[in-house]
This record gives sequence, C-alpha cells and structure tokens, in this order.
Amino acid sequence: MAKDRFLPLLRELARCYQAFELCSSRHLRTLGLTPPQFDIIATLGNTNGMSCGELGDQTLITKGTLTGVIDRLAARGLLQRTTSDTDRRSVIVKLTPEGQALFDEVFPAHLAHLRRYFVPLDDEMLALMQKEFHLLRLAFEQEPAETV
Amino acid sequence: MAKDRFLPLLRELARCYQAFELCSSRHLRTLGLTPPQFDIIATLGNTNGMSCGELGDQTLITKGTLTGVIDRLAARGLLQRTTSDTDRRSVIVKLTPEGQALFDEVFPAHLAHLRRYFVPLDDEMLALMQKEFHLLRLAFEQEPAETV
DNA sequence: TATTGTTATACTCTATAACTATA
DNA sequence: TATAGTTATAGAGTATAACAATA
Repeated sequence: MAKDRFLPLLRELARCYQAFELCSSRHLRTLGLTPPQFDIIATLGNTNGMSCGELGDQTLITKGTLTGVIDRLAARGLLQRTTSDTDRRSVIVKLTPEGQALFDEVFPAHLAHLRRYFVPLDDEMLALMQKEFHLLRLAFEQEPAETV
Repeated sequence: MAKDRFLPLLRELARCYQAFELCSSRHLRTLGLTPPQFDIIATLGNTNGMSCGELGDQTLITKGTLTGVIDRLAARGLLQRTTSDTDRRSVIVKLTPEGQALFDEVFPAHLAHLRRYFVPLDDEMLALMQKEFHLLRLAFEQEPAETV
C-alpha cells in the first residue's frame, strides 16, 4: 500500500498554481480581461481563427461555457463569428481588427508582467521544472491504476 | 533582456494543474462537494475549528466568498459557527458531528482516488517535483523585479 | 445517427465596497 | 480608528441536458 507521499506534492502544485493565478489574474483584470477571456484572445492571436471545437480543445473550456465567453467578447467587438464554408454546422471564431489590436497590446504587456517573476530562476531550473510539470500532467491524463 | 523562456513552463504549469483539477473535481462532485467546499472540510478536519480569517488564509478564499461557502455547508448541517470567547468579532467555524463523519468518509476516499495516478512515479521523482514547485511558488510570492 | 454549437437552468464562485459589531 | 465578518451587487464561469441545424 502506497504511503501518501504524493499529498505534499499536490499541496505544492496547488499553491504554486494559485500563486501564479494570483499574479496573472490581478494583472489581467487591470487590462480588462478575465483569465478565460485572455486565454481565448491569446489562442486566437496570430491565427486566422478557428472553430469553437478547436478553441475548446486548446483552452479546456467546455462548449457550453465557451458560448458565453465568446458572447461577451463579441459584444465588445473583439471577436467575430462566421459560419464555416466546408461544414455549415461549424462556427469560425476570429479576432476583429479591434481584437487583434487588443492582442497586440495586451499579450506582450502580460508577458512583461510575468517575466519579472522569473528573474531569480536560471534556464536550467526552468527546463527542469517544465519537464516535471509535463511528466506529472501525463500521469493525470493517463488511465489511473485500478487499485493501489 | 530575458527571452521568453518561461512561457513554455507556464503553459505546462497551467495544463498540469488543469489536468489535476479535472481528476480531482470530477471525483469530488460524485461526493457532493465543490473544490472550495472540500478545501474547507479538509482544512477543518482533525481540528477544533478556527476563525474565518485563519480559514481564509489557509484556503486562499477571500472573506466575502468564504461567507457564502460556509453558509452553504452550514445549511447542510456540516459546519457550525460560534462566536469566539476572547474576541467577540471573531467567528469560530468547526465541523459538526455530521461534518466530521463526512470528512472521515470523504477525505480518505479522495486520497485513494488521487493515489492511483501516482503509481508510475517513484518517490525520488515526487520529492524532486515537490522541491521544484516550491521554488517556483516562492518566485511568484516574492516582490518581482522592477524591470527586466 | 452523430456532431457542432446554442439555449436554458440553476448554482457556485468571484471581486468590490459598504456596513455592523466589536476592539 | 482598526479589525472580523456579513451583506449587497453584479458579474462570470460551471455542469448538465435539451435542442436546432447540418453532416
């Protein structure tokens, strides 16, 4: 029987993410965007648009929620919806010129904001961390063991 | 000027946490609890209760939100509020016997659920990850550099 | 029949600020 | 004056399921 050696790790993961979320979302709010809204804008930036399905896959926002988030951004004139030529069930979402302008302004600003927190960490450390997160994610995404 | 070497790391952090959240929250929902509710129950388990302030510090839920979460748990008979003897502004929140019984049932069950995902990872890896995540959290919690 | 996205429902969390009662 | 918590307000995201249009 496995001991609960994973519990402190989960606590650190949660606290680490929460700390990041706090740094990130506070700054995003000053830019007038919620985290999911920024996620959508950042995903659509430098693309020619994509379907709601693709957008949902990349942002991990479920389709019911996605409609609402897109609605709010579209109401602000940042996104436009068009029907796909090849599949008329599918809706292509893309940035309007205003949305693109916002992306151009907000994306680098947010990166610059976040970059400041990484000054104490060297490249080697970042690479290691990245690998660790990736491994752990794979563990969560795999079908777990039946019993332990 | 620092290159954006931290961006892939952040992506992995976010995806890793999202993957965990999915595993965790789906299971919690089958137990009838939202993640913040479980957070409160788990924090109060095996204690004699604590003030809203302490509870907020430990769970990172802000006081306005906390009132609502506690309300819903109290309405289900899982928590009780009492006024502190020493400071009558302060409210002590603790599990009722029903809440304690739920904790005793739900906490080990949730751990058992999560434990299955960690089977592929050995202790050394877990310890390393824990250390790395801790370091990254510290970076987010420190006052960031002025400019980069 | 299956899939894409929208709608409807109902709830939970969130930020913010004003408020109360104590200290 | 300051602090602990509540209340009020107004979103915004969430799960879920039923639905329309299209494939």
